[in-house]
This record gives sequence, C-alpha cells and structure tokens, in this order.
Amino acid sequence: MRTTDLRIIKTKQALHNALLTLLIQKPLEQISIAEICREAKVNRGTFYLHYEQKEGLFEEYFQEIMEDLYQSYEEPYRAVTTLDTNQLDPNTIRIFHHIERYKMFYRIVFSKNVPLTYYYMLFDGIYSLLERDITSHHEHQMADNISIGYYSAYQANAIIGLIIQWYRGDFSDSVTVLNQQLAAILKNVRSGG
Amino acid sequence: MRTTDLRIIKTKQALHNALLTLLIQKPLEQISIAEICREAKVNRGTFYLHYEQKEGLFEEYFQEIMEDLYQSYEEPYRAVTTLDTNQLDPNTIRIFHHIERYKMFYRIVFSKNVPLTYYYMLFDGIYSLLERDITSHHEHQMADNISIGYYSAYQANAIIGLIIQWYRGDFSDSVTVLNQQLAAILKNVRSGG
DNA sequence: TTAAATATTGAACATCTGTTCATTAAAATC
DNA sequence: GATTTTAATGAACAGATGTTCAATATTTAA
Repeated sequence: MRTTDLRIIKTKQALHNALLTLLIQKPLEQISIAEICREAKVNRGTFYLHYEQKEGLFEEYFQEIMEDLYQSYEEPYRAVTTLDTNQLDPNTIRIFHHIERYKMFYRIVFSKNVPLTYYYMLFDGIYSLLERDITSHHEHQMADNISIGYYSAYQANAIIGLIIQWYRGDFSDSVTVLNQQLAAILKNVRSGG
Repeated sequence: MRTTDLRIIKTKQALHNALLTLLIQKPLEQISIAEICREAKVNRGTFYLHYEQKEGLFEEYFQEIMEDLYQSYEEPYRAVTTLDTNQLDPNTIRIFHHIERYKMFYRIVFSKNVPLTYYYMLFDGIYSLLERDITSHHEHQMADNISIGYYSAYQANAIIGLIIQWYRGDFSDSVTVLNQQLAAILKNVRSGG
C-alpha cells in the first residue's frame, strides 16, 4: 500500500486551486510562483520541493485534460474511432470536440509566450492515438518505406495545424466546420487536387 | 532618409554578439538578461529600452534565418519551386536543407522550455510560402468549400511535424531521407493508403 | 560648429527566484 | 499511543527582474 503522504496531497491541492483562481484573473506568464504560494498559503520553499517552475504545476492539469482526449477514443461502443486520416470519417474525430470543451485551457496552451512543453504534450497525445490506429488496422498497410514515426508525426501535426488556425480565429468556427474542413482536405488531397 | 540612430545600432549589435557568445556556452533558458548586458557592456536599463525579454533578442536572429528560407524559394532560375504538397516534387523542397543548415539554431527553437513564439515564426513562414503557391497556381484548383487558411495551416504544420520527428532523433537522418519520407507519405495518402 | 534631440547610463527600489538549513508539525508505522 | 519518518515552515542569501529618474554622452539636424 504505497499511498502518497497526505501532506503532499493537501499541498498540491492548495497549489492547484491557487493557480486556477489566479488564471481567471490573469495569464499564466503574469503569475509568479510567489503569488501562487501566497494565494495557496503554502511556503515558497515547499513549492520548490514539488515543482521546478509554475509550468510544472500547469502541466499536472494538462495530464488530466489529456485523459479526456484518450477516453474519447476508448468508448467501447463506438464502432470506428480511428484517427487514421486515410480511413477517416470526420464524425468519428473527437479531437475538435475535445479542444472545444477545453477552449479556455487551450487558449493558454497556444499562446505565444508559453513554453513548447504543452504543445508537445498535445502532439504526443494525438501522435500515440494515431500510431495505435495505424499499427492496429492491419488491413490498411502502407508503403513499407514509410516510417510509422514520420507518418504519425506528419498526420498528428497536420491536425494541430488546423487547431492553430482555429485558435487564431479565437475558436469562432464551430466544431462542425472543423470536421468539414478536415474531411474536405483529406478528400481533396486524395483525389490529387 | 530615415536611418536608425547609430547608438541604437551599436547597442543592438553588442547585445546580439553577447547573446551568440553565451549561446555557445549554455542554453538560452540559462542565460539571464543581466548576464547578456554584462557581456555586451550595455546598461541593463538600455536592454529594456529595446526589448522586453531575452526572447525578443533571439527573435531578431530568427528573422534573418527566415530570410534564408524565403530566399530558397525566390531563386528565379528554379523552374518549379512549389511547396504545394499536391504537386510536390520533393527535390524542389528546400525546407529540410534549410533546417539542416541551421540545425544548431533549430535545436533551440524546438527545445521544450522555449516559448511558442519561434514555432509560430517558422509556421508562419512555411504557411505563407504555401499559401502563395496555392493561390498562384491557378491551374490546380481545390474544392471551393476548403478554406485556404485551414488548408495551408494543415499542410504547413504537417511538414513541421516531420521536422519535429527529425529533431527528436537529433537530426540524425539525412535530408534525403526526409525528402523521401515526405514524398512517400504524399504518394501513400493520395493513393488512398 | 552649435543647438536640439535622443540614447545611454548609474543608481535606486520593490519584488521575484532558487537555494539552504535548522526547527516545527504532521503523517505513517510499530 | 509512542516512535520514527518525512513534509512543511520561516528565515536568510545572492542574484535577477522590471521599472523609474536625473545626469551624461552621443548623434542628428540646422
């Protein structure tokens, strides 16, 4: 029974809450570690016992949000939940819904003064979903000179490209529009333009 | 004749040189503004007269490097220099050469503790080259329900996806491999997998 | 060459960072 | 419940940040 010390849980919770409270008031880059600690009533030294930067704290939230993304694809009753862009029905794509749901959050993730870490977390998330799809759907086999790594990276980041464009329009387009765009792009590309 | 004040030029040059000197010794994140100013023999207050963060200084270098990317596509004697992935001959793609040439630099750009700004600069660069190709090559017309914005963002970021994968393997693959992978992926996608 | 314009400087300030350490408090284990 | 283990605290430190200001130096324009 290897449970985490209660004090650690309490401290982290207090820091999480403090960060959330402050994020409502101002962007992450304007929040200092000292401020978070004051708000959380936690000694500043204690913060450094658990994290190196405020970004580490933010990262813990991201983990939870990534869980939501993964779970979208774990629904057992969903017949086709493939992310593979070669056999993709845009209605099965849950990513844009996921982004929409956590819009507030992704506004931070995509803001320009934030470290690349978060971007990579999203990238890795989509990448691994894609990679799983590609390797599991054996019926669809690729030219064997294509590296699955490069292929997944290409497709994953292409989707994030759409999300960046979406973000830059302040997410004003609907999820449906995004799904349609993706479907149209894939169709267009396949037919050779 | 609206020339910049000589003093400004001198100051910026000193700061540029100082940053370069320090970047050889340690990563950007470990370099402080105070340190740059000491090295450049420039008053710290002066730094803030021109920049907000050390990242702004780094950004100025990036502009120059982006110039190289643009110029690759401006060579007038190159018959087809299209970036349009629908009519792409990988030999005409200069991007991977460009990245290779500035490898040292892009190692910083893609490192995880660096702000997203640089990523966006690269993205915007590729995006605008792509967008220009797509709108200029009229013979190739897309389904008109596709937004050029989304389409360009998709394609531009897909290419960066390859670069991320490349970076993560510490750029150990050759430019040729990257060009081949891109060609293979595009061919594979078009033929419907 | 002189006068006007403006960039740089040094000094100061409150605040933040990252780290250390002995002390205190709380939790886990017996 | 007492004991051991470990987390949290407060205080202190050198250094960094971001800002302001009057004084000075350099450049530009007349």
